[in-house]
Amino acid sequence: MNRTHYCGEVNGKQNNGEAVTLCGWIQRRRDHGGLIFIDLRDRTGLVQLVIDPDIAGDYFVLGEKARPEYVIQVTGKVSLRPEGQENPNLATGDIEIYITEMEILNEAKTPPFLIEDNVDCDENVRLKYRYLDLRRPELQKNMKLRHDLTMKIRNYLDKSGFWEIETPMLTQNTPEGARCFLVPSRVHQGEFYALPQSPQLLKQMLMISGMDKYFQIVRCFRDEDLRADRQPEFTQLDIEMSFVNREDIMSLMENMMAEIYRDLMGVEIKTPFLRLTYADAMERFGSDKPDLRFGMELKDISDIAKESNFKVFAANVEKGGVVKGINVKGGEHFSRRELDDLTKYAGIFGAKGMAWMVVIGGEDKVKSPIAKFFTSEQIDAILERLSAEKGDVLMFISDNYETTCNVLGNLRNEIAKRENLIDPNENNFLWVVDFPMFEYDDEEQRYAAKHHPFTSPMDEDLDKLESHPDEVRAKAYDMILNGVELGGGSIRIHRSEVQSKVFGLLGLSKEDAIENFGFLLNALQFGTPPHGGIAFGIDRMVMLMTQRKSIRDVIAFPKTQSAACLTTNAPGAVAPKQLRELGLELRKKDEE
RNA sequence: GGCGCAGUAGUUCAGUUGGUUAGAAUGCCAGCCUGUCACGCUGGAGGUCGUGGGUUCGAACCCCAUCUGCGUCGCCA
Repeated sequence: MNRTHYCGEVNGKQNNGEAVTLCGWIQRRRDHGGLIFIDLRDRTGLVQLVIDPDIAGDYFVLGEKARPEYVIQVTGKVSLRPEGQENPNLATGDIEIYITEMEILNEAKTPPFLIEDNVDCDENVRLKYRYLDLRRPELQKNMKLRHDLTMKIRNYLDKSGFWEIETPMLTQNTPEGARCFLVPSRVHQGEFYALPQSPQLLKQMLMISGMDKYFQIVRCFRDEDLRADRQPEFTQLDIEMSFVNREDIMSLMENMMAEIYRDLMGVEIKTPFLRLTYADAMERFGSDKPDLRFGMELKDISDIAKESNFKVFAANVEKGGVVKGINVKGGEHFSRRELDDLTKYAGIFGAKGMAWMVVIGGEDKVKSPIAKFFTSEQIDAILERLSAEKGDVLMFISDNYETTCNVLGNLRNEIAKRENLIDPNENNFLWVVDFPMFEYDDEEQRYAAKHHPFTSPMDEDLDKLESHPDEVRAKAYDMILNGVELGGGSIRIHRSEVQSKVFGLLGLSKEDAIENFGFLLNALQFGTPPHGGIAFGIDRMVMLMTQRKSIRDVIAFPKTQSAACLTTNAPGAVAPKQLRELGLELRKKDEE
């Protein structure tokens, strides 16, 4: 092969008159009988080839044989196009290449869909033929950006003194957290490795080893249900540092993001990012990953509602619940049907109902099914609390604190989407900090770690660890971009006795703690430096940078919602011999 | 596990109240065509209506089950 140029890089200014050799795929062939045009494609773009029988000679018949997606190599002369024949839609549209030699390197079956951007094609088909889908310029561009991003990250962390260290994929299963993928051991029959959900404990042990600053761009696995932004295997930027506090890590990371966005997106990002406590984020935005590209903050009207004659509200506040509302500016255009629809939407997140008021001004002030339960003074107070003006619509949810915030947080996002309140080109970064250490798991009837059980409690809350675990805050932080959690981390527990205590609070008996995490508790006793870290979802990051709605668009070979790979047909059955070697036997379906 | 949407030609879709031989566009194949760039013109081939069952004289259409994909809640330390 003696390719001299890529298709998209041939250039009228530099290459005019030059003989070039190009390789690529045929995008399209336009056969005029006596003259054939071919658009040749490689990962850099398209260029037009001209096959003129007077110049191409015997190669003309190859042009007649050529079909879309055939792989060809051509040699020809770069020429400026005749006056008026330039194609402004093509980067190389000012030139074309007169073929003097041509070879069909490989023929191709007709592809099931057209290889070009914005093809409307069932995702089933696209995933089955993923290698063809990946030929589309858009997906190639996404892969390139992903490459640029990881190169940038490696470069930034290298110059900041980090070492990239690999941790094992075949590792120990631990309880807590997501479901693991298990790998049966042949040598140790009846025992299993687990694929890592994250290298958390291993990177902490690297700190004990004195590696000081570690990072890894690493595949992680979680056997949980999928979403548009969730895959069972995903790539994480994993970071851990010794002798640092929260602020050290956060500033290093926001500088990294600023550099990434400046160099890859041409966007200046202001640092430091806004820091919002978890409590404030929930109170004001109803979410621990608030989208701050628009307002519509949640307002508490429990005190007013409590005095009203609206029993649903008053009774709820009486038994410890709250009433909160949002103001949809100029929302009076919502029809009754749309309001019903939003009520239904609120129901998805557990709301038992949604009350609303349309602000109409005048004597009645508001139009609302619940207006009659409020005095004129109470209505005034509500309007003032929510800064309401004529034309606004107020929506209220009443439930326990968590549900109320969560429902309104989701409503807030949904309405912003419907009302077009979001500038898609804005990049709004922030940190959410001071997460609660624990959350109560109703199903398991015990506390569970909100972040993970290795997160350090805040020093000032240490004495509440046993008396009021629900009030203990953690040295944890999440980086949020446009309402999406990009990454999260924490300062870790570096003292064995604190770690034991936390395990105890999580309902782990001493024996269980030793059985599952004994290696960590042991290691913590051999001189563990204070340390902390963070992990970012690389896939999500690329998804946001490319403004895609699905993480699948930035992963070369993604899985479907049922965790299958349509390209390779994984997962698949295995031969009985393989099972025997592993000491495994499959239960028959009807024995379940 | 729950809720919702979709499945008809290679692809994207239409298909009326259940009624003749299931259509269109595009792609594909063949012929013609020397300035196209979504080339054009003429002709042609192409269907397990996701699958299984049921209702009916008759089902792409109605009913039940099931599979696949997508979105979402739960779940995701």
